[in-house]
Amino acid sequence: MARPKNTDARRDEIIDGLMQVLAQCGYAKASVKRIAEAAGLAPGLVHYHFKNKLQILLALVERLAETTALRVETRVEQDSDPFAKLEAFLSAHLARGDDEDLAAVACWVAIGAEAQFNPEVAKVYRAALEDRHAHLTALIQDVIGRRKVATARAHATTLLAAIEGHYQLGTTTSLIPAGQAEKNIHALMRALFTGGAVRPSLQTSK
Amino acid sequence: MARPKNTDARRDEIIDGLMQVLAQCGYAKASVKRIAEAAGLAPGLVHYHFKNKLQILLALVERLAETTALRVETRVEQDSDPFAKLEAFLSAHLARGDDEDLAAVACWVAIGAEAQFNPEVAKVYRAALEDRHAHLTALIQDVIGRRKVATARAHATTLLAAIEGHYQLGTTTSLIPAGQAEKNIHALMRALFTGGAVRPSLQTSK
Amino acid sequence: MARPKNTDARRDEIIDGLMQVLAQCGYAKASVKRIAEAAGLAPGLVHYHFKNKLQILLALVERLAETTALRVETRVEQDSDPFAKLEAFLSAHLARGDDEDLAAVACWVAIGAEAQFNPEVAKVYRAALEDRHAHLTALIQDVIGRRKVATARAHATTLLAAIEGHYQLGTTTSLIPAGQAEKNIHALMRALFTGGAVRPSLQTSK
Amino acid sequence: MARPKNTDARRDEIIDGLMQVLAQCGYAKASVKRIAEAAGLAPGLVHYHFKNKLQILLALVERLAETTALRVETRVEQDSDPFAKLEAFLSAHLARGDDEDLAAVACWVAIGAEAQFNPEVAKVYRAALEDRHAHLTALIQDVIGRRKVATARAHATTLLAAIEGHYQLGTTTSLIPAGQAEKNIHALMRALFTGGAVRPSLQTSK
DNA sequence: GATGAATGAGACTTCATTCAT
DNA sequence: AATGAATGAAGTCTCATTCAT
Repeated sequence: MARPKNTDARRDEIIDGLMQVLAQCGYAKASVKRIAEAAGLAPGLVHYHFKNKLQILLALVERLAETTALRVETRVEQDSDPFAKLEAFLSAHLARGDDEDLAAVACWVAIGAEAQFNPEVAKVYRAALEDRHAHLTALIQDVIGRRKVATARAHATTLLAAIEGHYQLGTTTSLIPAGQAEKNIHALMRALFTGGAVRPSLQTSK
Repeated sequence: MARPKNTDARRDEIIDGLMQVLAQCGYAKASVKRIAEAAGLAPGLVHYHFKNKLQILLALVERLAETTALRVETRVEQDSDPFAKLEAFLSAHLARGDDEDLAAVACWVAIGAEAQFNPEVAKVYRAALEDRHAHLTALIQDVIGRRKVATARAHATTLLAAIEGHYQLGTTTSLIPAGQAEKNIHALMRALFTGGAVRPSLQTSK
Repeated sequence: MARPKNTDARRDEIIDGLMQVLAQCGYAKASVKRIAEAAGLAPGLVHYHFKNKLQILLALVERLAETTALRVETRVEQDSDPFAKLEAFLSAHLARGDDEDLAAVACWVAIGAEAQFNPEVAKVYRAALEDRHAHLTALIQDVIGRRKVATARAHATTLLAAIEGHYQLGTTTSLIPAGQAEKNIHALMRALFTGGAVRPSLQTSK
Repeated sequence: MARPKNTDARRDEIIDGLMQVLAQCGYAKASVKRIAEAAGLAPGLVHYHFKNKLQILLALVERLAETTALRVETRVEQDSDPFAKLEAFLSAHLARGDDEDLAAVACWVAIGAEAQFNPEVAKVYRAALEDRHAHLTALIQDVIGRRKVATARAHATTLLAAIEGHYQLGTTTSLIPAGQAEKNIHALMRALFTGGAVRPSLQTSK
């Protein structure tokens, strides 16, 4: 009798649409019209499922955060050695498989940019990063000792910053050829936690 | 009788205006009217001195790049020890003195965001980063040896990424209290180049 | 097997919904969605029972007119003295009992506003007022004499205008504290029909 | 050299435009496009001179209030007798000369409607009415005695309400033929202040 | 050089109405 | 009868850019 609800599916489609457009054009150019087009929907429908454009972005942030957290969790669980867990955490953030991963990174950078000036985006972006930071801190503590909270947090910050920095440079410059980000971060990690002088894998491209 | 030309001064004022607005609102909200207001000029005048809005941004990128390069150069020259020079380079990028420095960082992050999707901005942004990268690579080579080109470049990339990442996290999260960025980067540097296990200065804030 | 018809009940619910929304937001903001919400129904159902939004408003006007007419009739009948009947008529329009009365007045004012520019609303609004005017004229004639038709109509107009004016000022200004409207109109009536100088009940609030 | 300002003139034109459209279509249908058309301007220009549509309405309210206050003042001053002053006040509100007067009344009614649900409009509308009320109260006190503050205020309210009611009925019904409003209100006034039974001028129309 | 008005495109959003289920 | 999704038009507002003065 009654028409079955399809809101969740539509919302997902719209978020997908934003993800595509965001990765390609950035938030400023991500007009509702374009998002609807990318999702294959009528423009008016977008506002039936989302109160406004911002809500789509917030939903996307949460989706990305969850997806990443899930991926990280899956990989980290597969190792039992604390150091290996740490490596798994970092790899989960940097190993880029397919185009969707690339789009996700581009989106994440764009979201970080939007967070700089939009308080609501900032809120969820910060929350996601702080979760990540807390997780990373815990993993580091497992390596360097539970007592070293402050050190662990400082290292976590450094690593997160390095990751975000590689995202940024990776999407906008040619300083980071494919695969180099992961190598750099792992080298950085080894330097921080094994105390040995580091010799990162060679970087050949410009 | 011709009035004295003041084009350069006006251009500078306009660039200043953009810098203020950009640091506060981001590029999307940096309307010409707002820029003119911040510069204390009439809106129409902006397009007399710049072909379009984008040109102001490009000019700002160059100014920021030059200012930074100059500051770096000044500080690096004051040391003669290669390691100290390296430290000076990094400090020059992270030590935040006054509000203007903070605004400059906010602008730089905003510019990086814009570079993600605007090819012309990307071009100058990349050029600035590649200059910086080349400079940093050279300084690293002075520390680890001229032959180790690839290693030096990889380390340079890692450090630059960590710097940009600290900018990003610093402007959008509370993960990096004042002064922590510099400490983290120096600790990172020492880990990379002295081979000792690193104990960064304690980070107390959330 | 046919389901039992409940069209009339549904229509009433929808009219109730409009009444609530109209009293609170006015007709311009009374979207079908909001009306349906207030009525606890699905938006699509509204157009099943009403051809369009306007028809709901027209139905509401008639309901309010009928309700008022009924209330007036009931009260007027309870008195036998012509002057008392007149008083009853006026009281029936001004004595505000509960919240529903207040909402009804707010609606009536909003309807008057809509009638100014919407011919169909104007038609039913006018019809309601002319009925009221005719009734009032008759009651006045019972007081001042059957022959004085023109005088009676002029007084009726004056009284109706004063009533509508008190509605208007009451809903939008603080010039009319609770209870004052009735006192004013009764004083006005006495002045018109008893020829004595009038001393209305004191008005204390601003 | 510099372009001369014409903001005041343009603002007036836009307010004129709104006045025309408001009198004809009401506020809900008074789109910016229509207002601009009525004013003979490009739509975009409206927002150059007014922050938003509401500000035009607020400006119109103030203009109408000022115009009326001025007209009233002018007429009231011409008489020295307190009773005559009172008559002048009322006539100034009801005597409708030309089309512009009619438009002004239609606008005023529309504004009253808008004031019912828009707090900002309500504010200026109330202020205008309270000024009018204060003025009228003072004039009444000159007739019935300075001491009778409360009585004077109650009468003032009654008269203002009757005036607004005549506006309302006049714009939406055919109960008030031309000239009748003034007659009714004057009859009402005489009834209130001279104590004599009132025989208003005959009302012939339906 | 400088001012401020003017233009028109395009953004976000709301909404009455229709329709598939 | 009833539900809720879908559509497309229309509205308000912002803005880069142009232009008369």
